[in-house]
Amino acid sequence: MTARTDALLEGLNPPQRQAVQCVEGPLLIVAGPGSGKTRVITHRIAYLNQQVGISPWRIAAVTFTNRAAREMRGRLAVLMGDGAQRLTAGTFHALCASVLRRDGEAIGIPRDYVIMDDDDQMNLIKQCMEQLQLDPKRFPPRSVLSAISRAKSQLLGPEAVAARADGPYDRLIAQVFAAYQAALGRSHGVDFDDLLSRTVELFRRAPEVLGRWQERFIHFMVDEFQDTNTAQYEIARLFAGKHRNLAVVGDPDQSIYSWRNADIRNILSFKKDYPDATIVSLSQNYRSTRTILQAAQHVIRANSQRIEQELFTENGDGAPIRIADTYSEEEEAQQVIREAQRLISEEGVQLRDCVVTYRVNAQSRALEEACLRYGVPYKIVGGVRFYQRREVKDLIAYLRLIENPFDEVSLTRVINVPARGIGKRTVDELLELANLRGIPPYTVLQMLADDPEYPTPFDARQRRQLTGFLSLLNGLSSLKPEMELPQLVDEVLEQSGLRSAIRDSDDPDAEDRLENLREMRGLSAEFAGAPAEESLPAFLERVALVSDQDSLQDDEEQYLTLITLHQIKGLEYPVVFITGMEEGVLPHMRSIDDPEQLEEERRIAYVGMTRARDRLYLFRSLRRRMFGSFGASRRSRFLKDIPLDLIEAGERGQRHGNGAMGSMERGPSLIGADDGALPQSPPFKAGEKVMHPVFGLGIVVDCSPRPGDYELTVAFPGNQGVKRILHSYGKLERVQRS
DNA sequence: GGTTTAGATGTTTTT
DNA sequence: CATCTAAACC
Repeated sequence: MTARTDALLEGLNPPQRQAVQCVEGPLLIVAGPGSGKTRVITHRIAYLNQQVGISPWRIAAVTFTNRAAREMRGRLAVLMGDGAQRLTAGTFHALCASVLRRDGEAIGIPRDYVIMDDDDQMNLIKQCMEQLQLDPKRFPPRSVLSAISRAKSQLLGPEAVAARADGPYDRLIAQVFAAYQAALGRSHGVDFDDLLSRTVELFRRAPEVLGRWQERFIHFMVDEFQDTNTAQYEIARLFAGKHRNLAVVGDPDQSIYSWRNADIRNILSFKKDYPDATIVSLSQNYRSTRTILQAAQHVIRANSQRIEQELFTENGDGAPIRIADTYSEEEEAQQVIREAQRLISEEGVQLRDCVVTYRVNAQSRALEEACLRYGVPYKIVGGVRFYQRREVKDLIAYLRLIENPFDEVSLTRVINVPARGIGKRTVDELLELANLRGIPPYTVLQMLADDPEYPTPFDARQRRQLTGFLSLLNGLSSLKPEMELPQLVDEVLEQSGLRSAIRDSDDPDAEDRLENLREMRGLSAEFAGAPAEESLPAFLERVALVSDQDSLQDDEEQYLTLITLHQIKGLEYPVVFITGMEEGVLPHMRSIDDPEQLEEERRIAYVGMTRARDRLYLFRSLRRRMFGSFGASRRSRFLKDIPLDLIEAGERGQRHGNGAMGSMERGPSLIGADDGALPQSPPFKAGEKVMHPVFGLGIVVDCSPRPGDYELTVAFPGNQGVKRILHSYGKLERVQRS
């Protein structure tokens, strides 16, 4: 064994070594959280390169997000230098996009195809349903879309859906499905599911293409295997069909994407399809304290559909888990921030070591406000994504039209943006005409312009506007070969009037929106150096597939990360705050009465808990602003599964408490807090002035007893109104009468 | 055809 | 409660 190899294997435990050194045949790695799975993958790639002499170019590593791929490349660069750049690393979607770009013509996918996002999908579905005269009230387009999407990820076409139809609803779905696929075809569009299913189709129908790709990748690896769907499983199987070196890594307990048709059974299928597979189980956790790991284990063990995997750690016990009840969402956010600040000032923690994670994006709002109030720098991961913003989508639509004028979705999106006198009626008539003649709307426009006698329902004014739009489009397209992408973007913004329309509008966000457009232009600058003709498709693909625009970089910057529990998968932080540990939030209301979905919610909680290295905080708010209703929420059932001895002493009593609430913070950091002792006599009288850390000065209106506590009704000035606050909450401070 | 307003409506997670 | 939609107005 060479010295380099020794270095590679050093510090790995026996199962990790086995996984790294297993260089032939199928391999299934069942890896618990924090078991060094990423390390095993990167070391395995380096090992294949250094020990077996396989070029990274002949290895594919499929990850779940582009961010994970980038991180993998970074780690590999440390292990093996620049060679790592040649590794094919990315998502299934990105890999398939490049396969289709290269070879898709074999099954009739045009070279200028554009990738449709979920918004585009929804628009097309609605349009199809309108044509089929289906009432969107009776058949919500969302559920129609999700049925179609499910069929696609199971590799079923419209015919297959029709054939298996069980009842009129299924037949209807099949009908919309067929119309939708036809519309996609007309638009030269490919949606996210198509990227996968059409790649399978390509491989099945064009054996010579399949053969080439099978030859190319000697090794094929899939991370987060528990979150693959049927189509992805099939793609992996096809890619690895020749060399049979398929390595998959997954943890059934961390499967949280079944709603995207991920299928945990793929792990079982793998064992069946590859009976000769080496199976390695990584069960030592290097990440978390023993306390955190045990708590997480207790939570996940309550799932019934599960293969028990005993995890262990040699790490120390660490700090107990802290569970905090707060009264409102604002209090919750405030306490998270204050505790983070306390850790920073007293425990030597850095801000970037902390993360706040939650079930739904909407929860980030209160946290964001608290950050602003306390001057804590923060970054929200995901949320309203950059590429989803209106002005950005408009610009992309123009660019897509330049690349592919047949794109109906983009055409209808921007034909009247900015307003240029082409109203809904005109657009409807245009679409109907196109439909009638069986030609794309763009071609109709073209004929309209070429032949003044072309019979249409349009009057002279409409005609003028339509042909005006057409010449704008054609003018921009003609610039494509002679310009670089950033210049082309400028031309689009100028000639279309997008920029001036925003500048001249009285929209208060106008400046933000212009900034977004500038950012897009900046992004396009990465693709400079070649005529737009060549760089535009790459740019559009990037924009469609890479969502983590604001990437989590390992820079020196100090900020607090706010992120959903779904997106935090695969990451780790010394300090983790999970907010919204309530029935209805986690587990989410929509999952609560379905046992299977409930198990997934539990896995989501498990994923969140196991992100923590040293400290784990679980927050719960009694009341939460959720679509109007303010009902008191109950503590998440998942909290009950954490053994008492792992929880900070102060919080234990509340576990099965009688509704009394206490404050998590009892230290000096809490303004006006006493030690939380329950009041024996009314603490305040009506008419007294009090100070609240958030709402400011207020007047007590009422003070009435509650079991073990007092509820205060306090009026605050301005539009803050009257609040009810529990006294044990300790936030109110008496103001001396002057 | 465009703009403003009131009203309804529908609420998870993302490549 | 915030965002989208439809209808009334310009």
